[in-house]
Amino acid sequence: MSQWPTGRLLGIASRLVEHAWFDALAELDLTHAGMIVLHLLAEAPDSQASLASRARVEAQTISRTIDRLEREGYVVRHEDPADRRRRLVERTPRGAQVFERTRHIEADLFPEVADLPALRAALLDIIGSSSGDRWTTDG
Amino acid sequence: MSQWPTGRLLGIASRLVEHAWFDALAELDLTHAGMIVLHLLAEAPDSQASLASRARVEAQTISRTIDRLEREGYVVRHEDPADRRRRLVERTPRGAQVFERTRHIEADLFPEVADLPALRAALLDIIGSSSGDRWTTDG
DNA sequence: CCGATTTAGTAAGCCGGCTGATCATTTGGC
DNA sequence: GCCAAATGATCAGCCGGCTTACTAAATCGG
Repeated sequence: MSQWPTGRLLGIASRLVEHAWFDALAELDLTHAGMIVLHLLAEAPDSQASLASRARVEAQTISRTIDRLEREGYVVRHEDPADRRRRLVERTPRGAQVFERTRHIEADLFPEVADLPALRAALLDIIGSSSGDRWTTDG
Repeated sequence: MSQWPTGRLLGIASRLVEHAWFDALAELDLTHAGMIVLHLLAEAPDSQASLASRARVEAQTISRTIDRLEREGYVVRHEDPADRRRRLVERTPRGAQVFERTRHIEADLFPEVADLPALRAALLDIIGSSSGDRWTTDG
């Protein structure tokens, strides 16, 4: 496997890491995608299009993720009076509370690697050079 | 985003990279998952359970991937006379041919990173330490 | 002002992960 | 030899990516 293409290793590593969190998040009635959205809403409410862009995901994907967060009572959608196309998404107190309880998960359950800064730098390289066109607004 | 947890960067980078291949693979009526299976079958036919283990994926996932490869005529399943529970999967000539045409894709379309060896080493670290219990057979 | 274009959100449908359950077959203990 | 346990494959159903296609609302050009 050490001969495999880098992209393939990337995909496998990503799945394995996410899998390691699954149980801990499920106890909070939360998924990884939901946690990301709760994080993005920490500072202020935001529109779905902006959330999608910031999470590097298509709008349709965010839509369903927010459906589930809303079902669990972790966020609410309300219309933006200034632009009636928009629906502003906001964390509920329960959402803020459950997010606080996830803070340790990603950091504590991430496996040890020899050179973490180099890994992060490489990932940011990849994200930077692959985001062109699609999420030019940046985040 | 440079402050985000490493696992989240890993997931985003993985999706962006895979997305970059999508069009090229679609022209060959192939997906990333299918390409991996065709690769694993390069040396010899194999059972589905073994393929799943080698790809670090559950057996149910491989089952559907092979369904699609079979539908495209890239592999065939036939029963193992030695163990009638097993179904040996084998590449067809067309499957071998299309796989050859994918050889360049992963390498050519992978973005440039500052320290590729460090990235690969870190990914292998993660895969090694996260595979415990689930795919102990190794590969 | 009004029609064309853009933007925000959603629906439908596909693929690829996953869990839990089921069925057939093989293996192993007694 | 036989019954229990393990194994190989699949089905059903969920979640989260994606594309394509649609509606409603805002914006822009003439």
